[in-house]
Amino acid sequence: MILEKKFDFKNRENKIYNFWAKNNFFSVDDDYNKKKFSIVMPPPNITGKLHMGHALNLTWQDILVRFKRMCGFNVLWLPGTDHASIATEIKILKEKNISKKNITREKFLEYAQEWKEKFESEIINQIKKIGSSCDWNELNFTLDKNINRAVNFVFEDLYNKKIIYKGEKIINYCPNCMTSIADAEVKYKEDNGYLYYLKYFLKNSSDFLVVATTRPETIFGDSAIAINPSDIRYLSYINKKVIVPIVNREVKIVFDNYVDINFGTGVLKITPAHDFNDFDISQKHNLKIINIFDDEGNLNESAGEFCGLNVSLSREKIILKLEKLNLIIKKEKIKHNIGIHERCGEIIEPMVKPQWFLKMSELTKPCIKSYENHELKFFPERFGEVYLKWLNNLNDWCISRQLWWGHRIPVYYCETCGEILVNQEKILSCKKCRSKKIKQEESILDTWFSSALWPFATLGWPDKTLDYEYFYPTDLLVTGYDILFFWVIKMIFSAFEETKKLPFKNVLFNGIVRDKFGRKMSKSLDNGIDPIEIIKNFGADTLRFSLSINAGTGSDIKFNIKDLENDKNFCNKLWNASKFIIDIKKNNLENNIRSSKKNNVYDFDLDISDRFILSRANHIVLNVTQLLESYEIANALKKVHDFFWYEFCDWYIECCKIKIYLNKNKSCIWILYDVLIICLKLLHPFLPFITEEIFLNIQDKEKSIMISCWPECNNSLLDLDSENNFEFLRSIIKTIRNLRSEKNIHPSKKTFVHIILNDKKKEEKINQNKYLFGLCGINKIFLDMPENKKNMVRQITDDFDILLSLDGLIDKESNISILEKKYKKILKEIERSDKILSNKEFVKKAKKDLVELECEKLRSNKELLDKIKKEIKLNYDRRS
RNA sequence: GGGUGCAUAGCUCAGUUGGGAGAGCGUCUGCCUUACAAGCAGAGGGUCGUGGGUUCAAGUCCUACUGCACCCACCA
Repeated sequence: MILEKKFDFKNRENKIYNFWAKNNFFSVDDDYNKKKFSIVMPPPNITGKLHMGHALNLTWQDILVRFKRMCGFNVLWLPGTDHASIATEIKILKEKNISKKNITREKFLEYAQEWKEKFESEIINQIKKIGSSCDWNELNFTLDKNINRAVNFVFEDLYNKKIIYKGEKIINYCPNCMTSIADAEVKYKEDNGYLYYLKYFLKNSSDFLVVATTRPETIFGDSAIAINPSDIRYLSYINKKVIVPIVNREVKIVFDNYVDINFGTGVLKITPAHDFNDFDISQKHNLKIINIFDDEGNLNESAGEFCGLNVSLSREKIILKLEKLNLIIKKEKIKHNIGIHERCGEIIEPMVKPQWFLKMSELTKPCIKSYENHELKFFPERFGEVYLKWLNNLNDWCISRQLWWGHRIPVYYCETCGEILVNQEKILSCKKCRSKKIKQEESILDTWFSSALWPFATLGWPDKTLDYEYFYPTDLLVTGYDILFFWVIKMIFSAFEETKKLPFKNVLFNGIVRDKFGRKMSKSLDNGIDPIEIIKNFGADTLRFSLSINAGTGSDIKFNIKDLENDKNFCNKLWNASKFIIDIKKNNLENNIRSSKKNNVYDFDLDISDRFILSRANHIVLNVTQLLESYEIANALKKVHDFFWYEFCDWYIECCKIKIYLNKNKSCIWILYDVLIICLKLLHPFLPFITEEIFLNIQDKEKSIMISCWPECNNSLLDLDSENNFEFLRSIIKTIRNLRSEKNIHPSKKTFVHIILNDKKKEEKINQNKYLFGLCGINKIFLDMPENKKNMVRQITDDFDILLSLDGLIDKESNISILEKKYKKILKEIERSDKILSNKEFVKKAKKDLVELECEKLRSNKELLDKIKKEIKLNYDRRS
């Protein structure tokens, strides 16, 4: 077979993917006695398309999954998508241009289902384009029946354990979306507002306290004013009461350290229902909670004449009225932060509303313990600190949302007797009074409640299925560090509580893909890069290469499209080298049948380059395997990349060409072939498509590279001596090339060289060496010092002395400059050694072999310097 | 306000237990040498953010500072 001139990734990638899928290479093996490797995919939201972060995350997972599969594990990589309740709801409403007021829940859910079908399949296609080798038979969606079953099971269980409770606490509320929202969905924006100084008269007195507030419209909710107990200005107000303006309600003055003496007047109005800190203070001082807003964020009847007005309108009118009543002392401009709902842009309103909560205090204990005793590991480790910090600062989690697209809370209310029934199965009649007037809770669960069960709910839990028993707990989670709190922690405590096990042993964090300036990709900056576009233009392999070689664990990537041009080159190099090897094998080995390799041992004579490359290749196998096992993706790829390009292509292939073109020994073709196969396999996890295409074209024993065996290190081929010998040869070649380049000798011009070795034993290695002839334009080698050094350039090193003839090649310029450069370098090294060795402390305290080494260096460098000095002098003499 | 990370060549980043500063890209020079000009060969380029400390020895450990990024809390 031969390879096309170029790899046609546009056509081939899809076909190769389909070939894998058709042959079920992605699926788990039926043999559940094998060692397993399981990993669940962080489910992308069905809100749109995949972004670069997904591409990075999927690439990393796929690399490790393909690696493990080739290592012989029974691999489960379980794919899925997330319903993303609020995000999807908003998108659907926007797309259909409808409001939830004008549509029934059922109709809306129909739309949502349509949306899901459409976007899920789009996202799945994108996941495939990246090359993800996940098991599509195991596809899950966070709203699937089996997940719903697990969700209801957990809800009932946690309710019975009193971990889930219904309560009235302050929560973030979006008046536009009319639902409680997660704290994380509140983004803060700087706002130019005013600080109003209002008079609060003391009861039955003309004395008043001045309260500074940015929100005068919330006075209807005031249930106290607060002062710092150490604020000496207000000591006389203990046990006094004040009258809330306009409302004319009598409220207490409470003393609390929370109040900042230096802000405003040091007097704070307390509105427990609409401010988190005020709520806390109200709990401590047992204050009344007065809700003053309706569900749409307008003032309710507690605001009297202002009832029905929205925040900004009511603020205007109340200020007018306060001014009229002479209750405003002054107003100041102030910059402060206001909370915005990140998904719809509305100003959020903290509210006290009945919601469902999950009590955190007990759940976190095993999470902390499992980290502290190293059962749970983070890569990189530092995220453990972040993890612990989160766990130690958790508030109870508000899990209910007033939305439609999600798991409806399995709580039923008897409309006859008021009984609250919590049951995983649907309830048709009241257990207490048998009434059939049963109404299910309207709220749904926070999206993360179902995602928290992902690693086990997807495996059939709460049933003890075969899959669950075999694949759970999973081995690894690969995810972005930005969802450590939202997702990772929630999975861990849910898993501990429900399955009594850690859901995964290791967590590998990928970073964020940023633009070339280091900015986050976002719609507002319009700097997003679509991974699918990149794949169209460069191929999935190039994208994967770029995302792997660039990315350290847990650190962000600056992604520059310009770099892709370079990354593409590696695929090209791989392709061309393979093409060359295939061609040369076909043209030079008639029967193409191997008779020469038995039991992994070559029975033909190996020369210095053969031994070198075989040893190096086996070292690389060791290194790369070890690096992948510790999830060092970038370093692993770099290792193969460097070996392939700078050792195999630059040196070994070049050596082989010489042998083959000279019609000498052609058995090296088998080594070319073997090392190529090793490289292809080592590269396959990173570049699955191109390696498969090549693999299928160069051999017919195995059906696919993705199910072939990971290379093993053949210890009998490890050979440090040969590596060193070849290195020695290389340094001679490089020195000669350097001299030629400095002297501008055209590559086609041959010349002769004198090489004088310090170690005469090595002479046989270089004498008449074909590689020296072939790789640096030499036509004759002498091993002695020439009698006439005229018209020669010279380089002197530790190991050898090289004189290159310039006869008839260039003008007769001397080589003083080359030697002087070297002289300076050696001088610097001598100075360094001198300095260290003249330090008595060093000689006394440093390790002995280190001192000896330094002495030896100094000695040989001095010798070298001497030689160079003489040579320079000679050159000058000759010139004058 | 609390926390984490980063600072090394013009750019992007490696640098494992402290023991002679690395790569790729870009730049410069020479080459279309029968796999690859998306290539080959060669060269130049760094007071390792600043100041202190530990040590015989610091890019590496400690400390203070500066700058940048991010996370959390929050501004009545």
